[in-house]
Amino acid sequence: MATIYEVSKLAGVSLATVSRVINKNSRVSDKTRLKVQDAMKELGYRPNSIAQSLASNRSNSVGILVSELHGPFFGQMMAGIEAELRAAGKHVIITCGHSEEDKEKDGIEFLISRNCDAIILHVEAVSDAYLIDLCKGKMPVYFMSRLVEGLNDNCISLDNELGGYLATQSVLEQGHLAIAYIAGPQFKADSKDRLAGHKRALADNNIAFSDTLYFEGDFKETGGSDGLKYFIDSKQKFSALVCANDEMASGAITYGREQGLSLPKDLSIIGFDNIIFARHTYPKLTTIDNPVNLMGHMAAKLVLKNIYKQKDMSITHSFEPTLITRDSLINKT
Amino acid sequence: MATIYEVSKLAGVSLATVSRVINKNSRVSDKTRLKVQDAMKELGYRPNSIAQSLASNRSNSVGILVSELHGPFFGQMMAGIEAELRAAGKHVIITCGHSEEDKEKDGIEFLISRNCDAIILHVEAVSDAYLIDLCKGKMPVYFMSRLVEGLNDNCISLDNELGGYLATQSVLEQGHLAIAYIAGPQFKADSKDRLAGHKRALADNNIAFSDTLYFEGDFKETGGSDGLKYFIDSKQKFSALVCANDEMASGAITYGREQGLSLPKDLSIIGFDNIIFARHTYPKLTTIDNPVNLMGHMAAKLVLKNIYKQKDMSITHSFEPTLITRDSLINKT
DNA sequence: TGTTAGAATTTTATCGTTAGAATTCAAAGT
DNA sequence: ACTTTGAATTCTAACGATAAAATTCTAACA
Repeated sequence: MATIYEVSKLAGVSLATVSRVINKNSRVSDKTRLKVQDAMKELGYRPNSIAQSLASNRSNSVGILVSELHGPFFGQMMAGIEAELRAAGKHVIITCGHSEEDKEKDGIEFLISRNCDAIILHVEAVSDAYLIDLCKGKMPVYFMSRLVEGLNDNCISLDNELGGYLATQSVLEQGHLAIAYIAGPQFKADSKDRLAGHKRALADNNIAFSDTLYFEGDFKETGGSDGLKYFIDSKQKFSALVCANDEMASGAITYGREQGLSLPKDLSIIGFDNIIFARHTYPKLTTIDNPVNLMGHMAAKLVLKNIYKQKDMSITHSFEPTLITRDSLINKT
Repeated sequence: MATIYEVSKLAGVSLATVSRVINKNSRVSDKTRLKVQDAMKELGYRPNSIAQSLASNRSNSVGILVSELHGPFFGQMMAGIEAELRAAGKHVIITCGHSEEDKEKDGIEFLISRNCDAIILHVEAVSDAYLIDLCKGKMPVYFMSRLVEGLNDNCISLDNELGGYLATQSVLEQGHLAIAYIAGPQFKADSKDRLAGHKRALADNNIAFSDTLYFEGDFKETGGSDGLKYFIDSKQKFSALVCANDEMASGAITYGREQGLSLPKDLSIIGFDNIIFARHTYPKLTTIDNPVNLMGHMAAKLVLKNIYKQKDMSITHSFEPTLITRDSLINKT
């Protein structure tokens, strides 16, 4: 592969001049710029990004850590981040933490060792204290879908408490009084906040939160089926089920039908996240929209603005969930 | 950040010695190795991977191009590749081509300019000729889920023709005679092969392929709904529907029910890929398993073996699809 | 015509590592 | 004691770019 040196020789100019035409910015006369560009074309020159990185102390890469590479939620998130960054000529290095503390820390270390210019994290298992400490280091760190105390400017987050409130409020508005709740893992901040919203909605309507209509799931389909099984087996009466995410709602729907329930007549269900598949469950899932793709774009913009000094980036740190009405939640008859 | 130079000074050895203990391989006496390791620990030294790359002409990164970052199919694929590569200390640079020729070429260029050691492509829009040409270049290229003529050693592929055959054969075995088929976009090799398998199964059973029971979809939910609408509107009789992937099957299920069909009694449906969600449709989707996660692992292993010279990598280039029996396909009554 | 300011360009050092040649060292053989 | 030999270590030159300082050029103005 041709180097900048060969280009400079062919064009009859110095290295520095070639470097300047590559990096557009500084002044080069049109005449020499043309000469250099011709030479580059002739040699099929392509800058060596690694050498550029070493010399400029900029890798033009952004590290991304998500819990899983698969899964509809993370897919949307990564797609948002990548699209925005790629358009700016940056590349993303992606790895995953599997929602386990050790693996998340491992992943972070890994990304740091890769000389990213910044990292965007969607971490769930690691503590706030650890993250606050991490931010004291020299690697710029941003957080997706998590609000870390005192690090607000580095966070792009969803108001999960509001989402949780919205979900349960919508159910209440349909006249349901006995409402079961399948939460996400309580070590995850999202889960806790959604649950808090649920409780607030209940309180606002003077309904007591019942421990026996509460189940902690795993955010996967199994969490939904296990949870619904638990409620049914306990012989309690309830006419609606709030699930802390769509996967669990989907698992609950499948299990409910297996148990002979007619949905949504026998049981109303609401989810959270509005993943693509939510509109293909039966009944179509009423849920809370989580604009995670948009948030991905925003996280990328934040990096573009702060790290790469791009102008005209207006940043929204906090997003609001909205209700998506479909068929799985109906009036209590 | 501490450099190798500071480590060498503190340990009282030369740069080269430090470099050798970092790279484990060559001989260093235990005594000096210990000295160096202590020094590294004391300084919190971390090798600068960019400098390493420049000097060694190895970036330890593998480029990945998939059609979409979201979507259950690509998620599984990326997860497989990343897990395998990450375990070997390599990192992945991921980008996407959106199944459009220009964007795919763009993505490939982008990855090449990023100095990857190799790239793994899942491309659909680009021609074989282009890929053959690409392989003549100096960047090692591997293909996921695509068999390129003459480049067999660089491909990890699924026998889509067999899968297509299996799907339709399974339907035939349930006594269905009038079978509608919703294909994927025919510029994609996968789609073509699956259709070919469908036709072979039909032929084997002396059933004529009917143009009017054929619809070309887009591999998304809309393809399934549009296709089924087309068939229903055309007033034809058919008791089974074969969809070239699960997304379309899911779309067809949703649409079918909207039209008042009772599934699977009124219409048997079979999909292809066995995405996670296939077990949560209603009725649960009978489909053809596409071991794409495994194939991702295998593509990564191929790179590990060929590029990074790892031993003990046994490679399987071709994978076979299998039937997953659930509820959406039943005996024609 | 001679200055001079500012633009254009070149010079030179540097980024942090690896790799191969050159050197030193230590133990073994004669 | 003196080679010999192979292991351990050091030296030195890259890798391919960037960036700051130094220099040359150009054109405008007195």
